[in-house]
Amino acid sequence: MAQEMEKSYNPSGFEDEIYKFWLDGGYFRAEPDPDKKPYTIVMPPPNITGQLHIGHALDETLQDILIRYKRMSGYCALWLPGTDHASIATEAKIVEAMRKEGVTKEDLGREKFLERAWEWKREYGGRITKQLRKLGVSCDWERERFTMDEGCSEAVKEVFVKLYNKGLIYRGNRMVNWCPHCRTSISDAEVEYEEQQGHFWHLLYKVKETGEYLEIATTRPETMLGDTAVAINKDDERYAHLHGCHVILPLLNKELPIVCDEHADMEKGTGVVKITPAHDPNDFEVGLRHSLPIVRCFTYDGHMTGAADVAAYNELAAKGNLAENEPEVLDCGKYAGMDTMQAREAILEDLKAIGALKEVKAHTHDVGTCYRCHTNIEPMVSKQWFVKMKPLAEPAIEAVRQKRTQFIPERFEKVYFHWLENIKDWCISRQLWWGHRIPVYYCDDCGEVIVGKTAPDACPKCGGKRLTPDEDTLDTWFSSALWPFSTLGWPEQTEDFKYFYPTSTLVTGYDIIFFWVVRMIFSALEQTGDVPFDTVFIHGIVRDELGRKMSKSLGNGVDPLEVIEKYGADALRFLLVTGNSPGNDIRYSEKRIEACSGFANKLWNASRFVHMNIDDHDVKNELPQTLTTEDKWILSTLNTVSREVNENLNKFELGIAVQKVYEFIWDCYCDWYIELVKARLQSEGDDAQNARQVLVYVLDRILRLLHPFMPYITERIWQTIPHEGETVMLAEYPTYDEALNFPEAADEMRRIMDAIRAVRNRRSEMNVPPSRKAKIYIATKFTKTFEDGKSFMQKLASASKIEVADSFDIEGAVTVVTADAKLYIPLDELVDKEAELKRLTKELEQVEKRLAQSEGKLNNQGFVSKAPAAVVEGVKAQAQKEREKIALIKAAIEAFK
RNA sequence: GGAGGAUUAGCUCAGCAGGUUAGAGCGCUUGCUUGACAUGCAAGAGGUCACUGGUUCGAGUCCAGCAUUCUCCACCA
Repeated sequence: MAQEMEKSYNPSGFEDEIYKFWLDGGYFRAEPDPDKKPYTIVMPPPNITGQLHIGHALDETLQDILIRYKRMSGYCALWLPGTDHASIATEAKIVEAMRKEGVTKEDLGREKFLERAWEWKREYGGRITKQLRKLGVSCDWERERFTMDEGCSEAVKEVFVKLYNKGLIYRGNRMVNWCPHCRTSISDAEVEYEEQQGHFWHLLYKVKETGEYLEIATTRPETMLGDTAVAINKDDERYAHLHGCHVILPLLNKELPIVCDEHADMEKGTGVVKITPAHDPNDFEVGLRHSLPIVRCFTYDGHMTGAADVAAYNELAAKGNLAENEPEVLDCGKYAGMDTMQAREAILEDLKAIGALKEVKAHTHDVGTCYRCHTNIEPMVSKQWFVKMKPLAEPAIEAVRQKRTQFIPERFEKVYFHWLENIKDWCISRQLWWGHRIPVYYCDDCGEVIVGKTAPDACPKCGGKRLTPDEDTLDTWFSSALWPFSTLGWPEQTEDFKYFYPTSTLVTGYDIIFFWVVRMIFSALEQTGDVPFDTVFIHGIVRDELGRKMSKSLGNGVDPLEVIEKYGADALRFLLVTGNSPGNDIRYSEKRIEACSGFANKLWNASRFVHMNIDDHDVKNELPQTLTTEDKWILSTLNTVSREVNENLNKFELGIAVQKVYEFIWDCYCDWYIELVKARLQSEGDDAQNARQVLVYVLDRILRLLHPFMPYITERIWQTIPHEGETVMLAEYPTYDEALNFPEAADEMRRIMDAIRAVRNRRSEMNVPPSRKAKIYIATKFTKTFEDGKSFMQKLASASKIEVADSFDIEGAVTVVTADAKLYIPLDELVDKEAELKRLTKELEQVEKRLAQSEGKLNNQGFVSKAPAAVVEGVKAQAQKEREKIALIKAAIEAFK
């Protein structure tokens, strides 16, 4: 790797090279090491169809910071990467691509389709992981997994069979969310609600027994063909006389019972509800309670059923294959074959013609849509596989209550509990081809259901050889739910599994708590008897400059690869972690990324300065025997920062940690320390050499502290300075060291820095250019400190000459007062006596005001007796300083008069 | 209907085991070709920490309420 540093910071010129250096060195590799503690993160697997977007960048950056930090802190740190087959999303993409070629799934057949899908996976599956590398992610690529690889598939089958044998997986006709576009069922979590403009259509159903008309409001009139009852509330006096009566369903002229059910809300609408058990979740429940027929009038691709559908049903019935709750199928006659929207229009027209449509009212409501294609969900009764959730949810709730897994920030626990406490059974079968096939076979002869990891040779019940495998695949989240342990070799008790499991931290966005986090926790508890991770670290989403979600339709997405190209991965990473607190969203802005890049540039140039001073000398990366005050100050400050950064990182306060590193580098190291030692560096002998060593030593620690956040630039610079070891990645992360704590020296330095700042301030107010040097007289009780600091005052406070004494008797000079000294700057021709007096008086007032505050506290009996001693002492010392300063200012005012 | 977040400088956001004078970046003003960096240096202006109460010796920080706003969940015949 290059040992020189180019004049300007150009990240695109070295980031790829450094990534290759890390890979070649095998530094990302984690092997179980009994002498170390494990720290494990499993990467949330991105979809194989996906392209890297800014959300991934945030997620991966946070993980990489944690894993690099832990690795440098002596842990055996494993970050396990992988990708997700994303059944529904991938299948949709492939079908779409095929559609452009004029080919359908059915044309191709299952086997050929899957071949094509695997091809797709080979082509695109690597794309996203290549893109991830650009970010500098230090995951163990040798352990890369895929949710449909052999091991993960084995785990899926294992879990399915175990849950089935335990009675926690069952098959049945239930109400599910059906996506007519994807032509598959989806789980409750996959339904997204969108506000849509709709109508209430008020229909009139005639009561057979009394001849009166019941007014019934509906938002989906096309479902009326599937009505099998009308419900009223038993306490509703308006309809008490109708108990046991019937209505005549318009258009079909079918007689339907009037039932009493709590679902009918007297407060809502007319209090009468039409019941369509096949196409509404609530109505389905009502149907079950009253043993109503279930009549299906929609096909699974969103059209009205017809004669052919009825024939198919009859065929099934003839075979005796009708299951519990199997919906009857209606021949919708003139409406058959229409899509539901066409049918709605036609039915409304016909209802209107017979006077059964009373009125129409506009109505906005939230409608469930498919989270993938945003087609309106059609609730349908359908035969699917389900996971019984109650028995799995309870231990998952308990584990988090006991803090066996902790949420950061904690508030997301509530979301978690609320979801699990109200959970319904999980529909896991999908009418898709790309995915884990459900490990179930049906005997063609006796109908026996055979569940097993491998295909049986014959039916264990009747010995029949004709067996049909289940056509369906599993919800993609079924396999990702096992990710923390399936990737470590489970169900085998591998070395990896024993060492790295349970994992340590799961990093993810709040948007997939339901999809993923919840399911991992209950699956892990059930399968491994342990929680899958100690901590769930939740982050927000990245929004655009205006605070909007980034989306394709808005075209406001930021391509992380373009940002990396332009500013470097380090700048992007820095942007994503700075000023970010757990669980909160962040905004991307061009201005901010420029500032981040500017910081990298600053570090680059400071390092170049160090090089200018060490390259012709033999400089060791260790502290010299003799340390000056400024050395002790920077070391002491570094020491404090190191301690705090560790504390913050351990509390997942990454934004605060990086802010402290930033401030130390820019404000302490660059703006002060480098300036302070410039003079020494110009001198000859030990003094200069010592300065070089401290300069290098501190830079080395800076690079280590910053490395998890900005891995590339820190490695690039670290390689050019004297160091031990192969890579900064494996250098020890700085921690607090009592031997480097120099409180007295730090105080001395602060006194001088205060004085320098005060002089600069005064000069600036008076518009004196730095080139105009002036003599400074320093009256102080810290004479030694200021004697020692003379050279700093000269250089940084534009002093031509300095004199230090207990006091001076000077008239007509500009006066500057700090807590520790009074400084006179004789700038005779610039001194405006009036202005000086005014300024001093103003300052006096300010300090007196503050003293009054301090004294107020000290005179407050409650404060003195109840506040901690240290706080009281602090205020006392403060008050004393203020008194001294007041005395100094008063003296200065006197001198002017 | 339920839950949660946000509300701090012109803008974007940090801060909060409650404790000297509330911070940063950007923007703004003034002065600097300071031997690493003009992607810079120095100095400065700018804030009753949404509002009302409460707890406390002491409250951006804790509690209650209220307003505005965003998000999630549920429901909607």
